[in-house]
Formats: sequence, structure tokens, C-alpha cells
Amino acid sequence: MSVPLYQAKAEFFKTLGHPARIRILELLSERDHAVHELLDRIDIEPSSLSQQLAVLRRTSLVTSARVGGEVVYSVSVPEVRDLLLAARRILSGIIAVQGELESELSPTATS
Amino acid sequence: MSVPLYQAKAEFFKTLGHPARIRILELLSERDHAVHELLDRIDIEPSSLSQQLAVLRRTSLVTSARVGGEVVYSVSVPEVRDLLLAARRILSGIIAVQGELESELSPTATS
DNA sequence: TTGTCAGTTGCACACTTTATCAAGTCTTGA
DNA sequence: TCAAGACTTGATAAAGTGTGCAACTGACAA
Repeated sequence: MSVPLYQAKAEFFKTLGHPARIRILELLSERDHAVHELLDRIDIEPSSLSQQLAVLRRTSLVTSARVGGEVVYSVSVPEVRDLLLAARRILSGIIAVQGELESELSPTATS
Repeated sequence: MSVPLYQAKAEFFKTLGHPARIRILELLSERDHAVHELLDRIDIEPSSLSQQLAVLRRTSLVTSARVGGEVVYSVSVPEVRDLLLAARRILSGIIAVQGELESELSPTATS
């Protein structure tokens, strides 16, 4: 492979490193959505949404299809859902630890 | 929580979005490493490595401890390994699909 | 045809990240 | 106490990203 794997991985994670893109993937992993439906659920300008969708398309994480007047997006890699779950688990762990540290410093420490 | 979860997730993925940081986490998920050991395995300036380690420290993904003359780093969240594996799986999937698309376009298409 | 809704694209500006160089801290051994 | 190895920090130029506006395309209904 021309691109080392760790670099491809970094690119991949970079793609996920934007709040709107995370939201999009979360919504799409529930079910397919037309762009205007995503627009209803995410607080973002249409042009900005379009750009973020383009980023996800470039990475082949989602695909789009024109259906009459609207464009419908779907996740093309179902495993993305697992990844988001794994991230949530790790994040909860980290947040929990940070909470402990904070309460150790506070006057109402619990242990 | 003050920060919405999807934003925290994006931050988290952003942290992983750098080749050196991926390499670091891969090496550390094998075993703890001193900085100069990482330096031997990753092609990067010491100061740059230090910066990337600082990023990982800020996110609480790794912890450091001074042991005599050296500073030893460890992953603080073992699940990171699962995450990297999940990413590799998704990535292989995507790369495989892209390979198929390419061979469809090439004169030696296999199907 | 024309207006309108649905999306996308092109840009310019602001902001963030990264790489590199120089300088500084800490620790150990001579 | 000094020198050297092991790291970190600060500063800064260069590169990369994100945002919002305006302009543009495609589909459909009046």
C-alpha cells in the first residue's frame, strides 16, 4: 500500500473529528435521511451541512442518491455504529475519571 | 453536561486524527514506553513528539510518570485498543470496496 | 415559463494545527 | 559542580479547516 496504515487511520479519525459529522453519522446510523431532514435536526447552515456531507462522501463513509426532488444519504459502512459506541464507552470512562478527580479536590469529596 | 456528547466525541476523534498520535497509541497499547523508545520507533523530532504526547495527555488518553532519568508513558484507557481495531476493520472494508471500484474501471475487471 | 424548494459549489476571512528551532528543566554520573 | 542525556516549552511561519454569503443547478408544480 502506498499510504501507511497508520496514516490512513489518522485520516479516517480526522474525518470523524467534527461535531456536525458525528451528528450526521449518528442520525444516518438510525435510518437514511434526506438532506432537509438532517437540516431539521442539526443546527447548521445548509451550505455547511453540504460541505460536511461532502467530506463524509469523499471518505466513502456515506453515499447519496437523488430520489425525486430530494437527496437521500445512507451510511455505507454499518460498522460505523460500533465505532461510535466504542467511542462513547471510552469517553464515559474518561469523563467518569475526571469526575472522580474533581470530587477529590472538592470539599465534598466522597471517599 | 455542559458540552454535548457529540461535541465531546468529535474532540475525541480529533485527538486521534494525527499519524504520530496513532503510532504512539499503537505502541503504547503493546506496552509502556519511555519517550526515547518512542523516538526510536517513530520518525519525528523530539519536540514534535513531546507536543503530540501533550495532546494525548490533555485528553487523558495517556499518562506519564518520571522514572529516574526517563519519562514513561502508558495508555490510561485500555479500550483504546478496541477502537483502533474497529477503525482498522472499517478501513479495510472501505479500501476493499475502493479496490473493487477501481478494478471495475480497469480492463482486467474480475466480474 | 416561472417560481420555489432542495442542494451544492465557490470564495474570502478567521481560526487552528503542525513542524521546526532555540532555550530551558530535571536527573544522573564523572 | 559540571556535562550530558532525556524531555518539555515557547515562538513562529506555513499549511489546513471551518463558516457564512452569494450564486448556481435540478426537480416539480402552477
